[in-house]
Amino acid sequence: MPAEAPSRGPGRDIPEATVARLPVYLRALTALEERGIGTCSSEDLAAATGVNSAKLRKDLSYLGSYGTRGVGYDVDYLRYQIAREIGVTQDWPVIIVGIGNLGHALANYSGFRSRGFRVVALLDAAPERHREQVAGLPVRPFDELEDIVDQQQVAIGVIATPAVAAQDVADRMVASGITSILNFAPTVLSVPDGVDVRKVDLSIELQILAYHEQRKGAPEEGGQRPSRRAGTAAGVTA
Amino acid sequence: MPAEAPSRGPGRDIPEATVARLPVYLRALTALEERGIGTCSSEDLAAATGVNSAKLRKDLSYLGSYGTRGVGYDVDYLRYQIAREIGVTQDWPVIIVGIGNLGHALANYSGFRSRGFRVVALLDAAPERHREQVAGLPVRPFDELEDIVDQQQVAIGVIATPAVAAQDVADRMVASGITSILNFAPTVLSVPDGVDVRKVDLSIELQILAYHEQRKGAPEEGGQRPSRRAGTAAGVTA
DNA sequence: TAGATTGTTAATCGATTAACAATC
DNA sequence: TAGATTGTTAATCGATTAACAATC
Repeated sequence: MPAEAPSRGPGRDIPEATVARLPVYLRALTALEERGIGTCSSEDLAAATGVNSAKLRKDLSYLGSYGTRGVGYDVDYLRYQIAREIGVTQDWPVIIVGIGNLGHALANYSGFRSRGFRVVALLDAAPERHREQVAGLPVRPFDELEDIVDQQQVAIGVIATPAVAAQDVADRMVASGITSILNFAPTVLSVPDGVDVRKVDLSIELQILAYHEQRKGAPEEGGQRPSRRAGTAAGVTA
Repeated sequence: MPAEAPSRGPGRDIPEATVARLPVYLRALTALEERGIGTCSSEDLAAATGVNSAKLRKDLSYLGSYGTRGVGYDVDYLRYQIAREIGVTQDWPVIIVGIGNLGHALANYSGFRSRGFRVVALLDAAPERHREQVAGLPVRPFDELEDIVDQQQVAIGVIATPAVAAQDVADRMVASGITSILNFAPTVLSVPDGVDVRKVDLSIELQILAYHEQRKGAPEEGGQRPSRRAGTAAGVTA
């Protein structure tokens, strides 16, 4: 029978909630390093990231024991260990499909490179966009997807198309070998097992804020309209 | 002694995980309505949103009993009830601060209006941007923040500035009366109690995908480099 | 009535957190 | 040694889900 996977240490099975926080710690450690700080305690890092320090220590314990009791963590060492765990000690090639307003913004985002990603191609189905040059890259026909993914060994794709196109783009991405998708289109994508999709949705974030905002306006009793409110009635079509 | 808050019904205390899914249901119901579908079961809606149907029914049960056993849910009625619960039966006025690439994209995003939001002002600290007109709105000096928030009764602000400016912008927003912030800048904001902040972070989403991608590359044993990988070593500074 | 589907229960699972022994 | 801080335990909390009685 196969050996048990290690329950801890630089091994497997980090909880999803922890995985989602590791990039936050990584960013904070980089900021500390840039300020010339060589060592920090779990309290320091917790304060910088807005996380409970016990939770932070538990999170780090899934990676291994990289701290020193009574002293704290070596900033650079811990930063490297987290980067290694996430898998961003080298750059991942990424493509962006859909070079409208949002695609432009994503292509020009300078933070990718220093955080483990490199935009290797921009694609768009509209021929009139193929004349453009965005962030130093040509906008290429969508049909070149398979070639690009194959040649550059791309595993991660970003969808910034309108909602109607998103499922088709995702299908083509999956068929071409992409196994991780970051979706900015407001649609639920269906993909086969083994393909990861994460979704960023503007309206949903705002609606979550609106829910809480509404509650603030009327702290007592239900059904109350929020006070901080202007504007006319409008057909909500979410 | 005060009466107990209702544990269910059109009242208080919807779990956060449920609140985050309500906008997803709302969008799916709108899509069903546009397709002319009048009634749907929890299975239908679950399939459309990628949520377990038991979870969906439990989520809806926090709002009240809006379904009919043996029949399902009236699409339009349920849609309205969810919109009311979220608080988007009318438009919320929203301002965007920082009109760079991303701010442009957000200002031009057409989905806001139909989902309960109305962009009432664009602000930027750089004087050279004050000549511009974006999405039919003038880009106004950041100093006008207080006046705009006050006059338009703005409760929700969007930060699309560079990271260094974000905390200052947040402080000014809070001082001017804003109590909900959607933050696109890659910084942890500190705000007083009673102010809600939600964060959208590109690099973090990609890093979470990278973590799982790395695991796919090496299904057995730890420490393996992912296979689908190109590019050179680069200093990761997260 | 028979079939369908909701709303709810209760079991389970995963995440959070205070507390503290281990140890630098 | 005394003080500090990690790594871990165990209690608690919240979220998920299968199952099913209620009921259309």
